[in-house]
Amino acid sequence: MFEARLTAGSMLKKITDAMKDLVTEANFDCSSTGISLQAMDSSHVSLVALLLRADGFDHFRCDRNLQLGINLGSMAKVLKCCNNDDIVTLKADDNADAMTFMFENQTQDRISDFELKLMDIDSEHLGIPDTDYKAMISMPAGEFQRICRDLQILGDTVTIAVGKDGVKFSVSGEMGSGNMTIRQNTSVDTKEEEQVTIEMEEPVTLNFALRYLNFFTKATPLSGTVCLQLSKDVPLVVEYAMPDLGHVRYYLAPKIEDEA
Amino acid sequence: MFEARLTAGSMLKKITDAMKDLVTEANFDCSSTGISLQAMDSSHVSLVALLLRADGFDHFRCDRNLQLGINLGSMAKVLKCCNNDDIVTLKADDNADAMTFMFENQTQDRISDFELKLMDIDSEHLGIPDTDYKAMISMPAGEFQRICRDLQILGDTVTIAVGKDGVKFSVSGEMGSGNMTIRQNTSVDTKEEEQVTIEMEEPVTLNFALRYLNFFTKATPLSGTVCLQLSKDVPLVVEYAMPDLGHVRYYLAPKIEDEA
DNA sequence: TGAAAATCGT
DNA sequence: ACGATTTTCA
Repeated sequence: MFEARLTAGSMLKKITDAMKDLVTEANFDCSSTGISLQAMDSSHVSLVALLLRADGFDHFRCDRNLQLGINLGSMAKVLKCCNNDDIVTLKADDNADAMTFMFENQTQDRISDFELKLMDIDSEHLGIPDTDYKAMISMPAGEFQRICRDLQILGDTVTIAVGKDGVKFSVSGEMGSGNMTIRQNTSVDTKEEEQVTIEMEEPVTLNFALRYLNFFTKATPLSGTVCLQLSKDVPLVVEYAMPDLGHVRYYLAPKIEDEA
Repeated sequence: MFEARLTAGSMLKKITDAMKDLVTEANFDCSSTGISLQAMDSSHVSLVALLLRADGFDHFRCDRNLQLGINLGSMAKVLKCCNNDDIVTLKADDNADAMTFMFENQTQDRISDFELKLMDIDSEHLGIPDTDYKAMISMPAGEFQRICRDLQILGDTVTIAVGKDGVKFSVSGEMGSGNMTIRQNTSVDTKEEEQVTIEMEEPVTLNFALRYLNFFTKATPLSGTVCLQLSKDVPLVVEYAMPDLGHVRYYLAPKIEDEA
């Protein structure tokens, strides 16, 4: 059987909200080492990968590997019934046809449990090649969200250019054009949550569809910091790390067109 | 060339928001003394006049007079990308086909710039006659906004009656009728932002379309105080002063009908 | 007074 | 699903 207990129940809500707009249903792959999920969005353009490590849970048991196919929209709805400070326990019997969500409040004088029917979902477990990215940017997740939202005003495609003087996000459209540049700022008086770090082996300039980036930034509540990794001609990686628990990663291939 | 730097970038947002619902596009007339704008609303009923004095900016340079035609909706969208504590710089080359908006945060590790295409707009620079108004009312801007919003529930036309015992805003419609009266209150214990001042040469009673007054009150965030000036048979003036910077003024002709 | 949350409307 | 608005809380 599978049983996983997470004191920070609100994390599970945020994780589900971070994926449900991109992917309607997906397999939660449970093993003794934890839970992982990989799925392409419905238009097969981007990919989301979730990892929750067993030791990140307050209790974790998984006797044999299980593939739990879940409708993420339904899961998000069920998790709406979970208070933010509730303790969540996920359960599934081997060969079960449902996953159980149990919510307990801190004092454990209120317990709810919900069952979601499992579904058979074609798993398209794509091997994601380990890439040596030429540029890695770490920045406040909220700032990245704001950039992607704001630039969408002017156009559909953003050009991300990493150079030695910073990262430039550019867009152009009928109304006009826009550029937002951020620089590394790791001076002593920079608050940790405002830090920008840029590691660059060589300059990289790529185009991406803002529509998908704006799906990715639904994960902003998961983490104060987002990490972008880029290399020429390979998908961008957008990672939201959850300290001591795992991460949500998104992959998006660059647009080929040089001009928008 | 033209270049104007304003530390209080949020003011520019508020100014644009104060006009964009009334006027879709307008010419910013830039000269060495500052920026001015005059435009009638799309139905040619009311008029808005903006004045920003050169010395209200932190830096102002305008080598030759420029008329920059801008779509105010686009401008408002671009200014959404400006954080409230950002520093804004406006720029245009002589004969430019675009105006540049540059936003810097306080620490200047984040810089954005946006270009908006300029447009040719018929300028209908109306001479506004200097009128000796018979009544002038200064009151909290928020209170005026509330009056105009609330009275609209009951009808379309407000009667503003300035008499020696105060100002009465009246409306009547199918549902019923309403009156709101404010009196001068300049006693010692009145906070400045709640002060009401009424200067009256002779009593004035005029009718106005609430629809337009409610457009005007979009300027409420610009100033704590609004100033109304009225005389028989001439347009009402609604002025929001921005200390040390300039003002936004609205003009609205009275309705002729005596009864709504 | 401002910011956050919830709700509404497109 | 998103933005805008409104309402509420701090």
